[in-house]
Amino acid sequence: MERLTAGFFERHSVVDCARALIGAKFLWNGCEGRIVETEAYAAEGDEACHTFFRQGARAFVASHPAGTAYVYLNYGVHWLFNVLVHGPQGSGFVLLRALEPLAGIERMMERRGKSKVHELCSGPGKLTRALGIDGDAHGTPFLDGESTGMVTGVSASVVSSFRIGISRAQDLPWRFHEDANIHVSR
DNA sequence: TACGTGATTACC
DNA sequence: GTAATCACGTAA
Repeated sequence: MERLTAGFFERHSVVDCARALIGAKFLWNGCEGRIVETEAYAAEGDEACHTFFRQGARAFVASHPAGTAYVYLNYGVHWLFNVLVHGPQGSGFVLLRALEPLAGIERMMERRGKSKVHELCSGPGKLTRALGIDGDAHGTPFLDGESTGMVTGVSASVVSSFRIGISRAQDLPWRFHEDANIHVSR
């Protein structure tokens, strides 16, 4: 097990990063979770990516290094957490969609107001709430943080499927999750 | 199945 | 200025 660095998000494509992160650990200020679900968004050629319809997202990609957190408010309610990728085939984002809670579970329960472990981080908006992530994390190099980052890990079996909750580019099988894991979303 | 909620964008 | 859209979660 070793800490992931920006280099990881430069050596692999966005899709490869999304797949490879399944099984890795996500550390955030005392809380820890195993990544069990992700999605890839490509900055070029992917109509579902923010870069396709948001100037601010394009500016963000152009002005930040790989490994930077891209955090935004969705539906006016939910913060969603992404990692910026500058891969060999182009840039993009990996969206963290679900975690298997490993540490700081009491704190997650407080923030979520739920007591079942599989309901704490089983969705992109749920996991940010559980870990206390909000807009302050946007633009930060969290991989290098003292109490934030990612650590390599393995997954028994990774399944790919279509991305959830989007209206464009629904044909790309860029959602990845660990098979038969109760902590994946919906 | 319905809807809150607010940032961002396009277009007056 | 207005209106549409939106990588969701919850209650019902």
